[in-house]
Amino acid sequence: MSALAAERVLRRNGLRVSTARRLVLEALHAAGEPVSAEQIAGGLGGRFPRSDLASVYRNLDTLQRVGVVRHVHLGHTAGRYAPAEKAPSDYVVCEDCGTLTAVAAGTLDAARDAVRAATGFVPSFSHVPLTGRCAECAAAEG
Amino acid sequence: MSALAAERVLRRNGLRVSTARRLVLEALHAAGEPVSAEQIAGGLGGRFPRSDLASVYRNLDTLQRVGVVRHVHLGHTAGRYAPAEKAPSDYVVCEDCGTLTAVAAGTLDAARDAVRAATGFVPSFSHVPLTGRCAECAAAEG
DNA sequence: ATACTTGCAAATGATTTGCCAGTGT
DNA sequence: ACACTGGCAAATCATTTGCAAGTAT
Repeated sequence: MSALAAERVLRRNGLRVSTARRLVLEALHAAGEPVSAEQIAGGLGGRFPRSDLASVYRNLDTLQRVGVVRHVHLGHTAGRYAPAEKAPSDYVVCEDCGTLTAVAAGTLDAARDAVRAATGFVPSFSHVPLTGRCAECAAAEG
Repeated sequence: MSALAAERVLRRNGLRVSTARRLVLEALHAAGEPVSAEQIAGGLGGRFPRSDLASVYRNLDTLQRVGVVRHVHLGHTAGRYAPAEKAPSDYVVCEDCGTLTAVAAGTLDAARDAVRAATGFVPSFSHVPLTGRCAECAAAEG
């Protein structure tokens, strides 16, 4: 879903397409990975005009409610936001170095099925991504 | 590791075994599942004398540094703490109802191995437990 | 014209820190 | 005794909320 398609969703839901909202969507799409509300408010470090932090939070919330944005929890840091289709489920986070590692979708599917089969619990790797050690950090320590 | 063994670890590390620290350890062991700093400071709802919140945080941190306590992230709620040996990795958290579901250790091992084999990334389910939908909530919605 | 939105300030919740008095060893 | 600790207040971070002014429809 492009930033443009997202605007259509807003309209369909009786919500307005404001400058501030467009800005959040553009920043989210311009960033390669999930970003914090603060980064968005700061215009992604100058790439975009800066906006009010409170409004950014409000808009992120609105955009999440209509399903075009999602947020992920990356360890102890502030929440990060990404366009819904930039599947954060394709990443795993390293607790040591914070690196996001991309994984093939099928890999997590296998893990999900294993847990579901054994317990009935259906894991989701999108809201709270899989956390652990990346190959480098795992090798470095123990 | 019992609360008593934990005290030995403290001594071994040149740290003092104070009343406040003992209280944190006892509360942690008395609670059946991971509890928040606030719950500990409140004496687990009267079961223990209440203590200062800042001290509880400081002590939880100290106890974590020597490895007798760990903390887990359960969704959007405040951090929860548990004795190190009460393997929080044996739980998965439901995003909808907050329920902690116990899973057999082997189940998560299989998932961990699948991810490690495919990517080199070594998932850990202890610090940030597996999150998703419990069987009931998954059935209730979609 | 009329809601929905914004910006700014102040509030909230979780956690941390400064400081000095208190206490384990 | 002396350094490690505890309690209390104030600070910090992430996020939320109240409200009057601004704007998309």
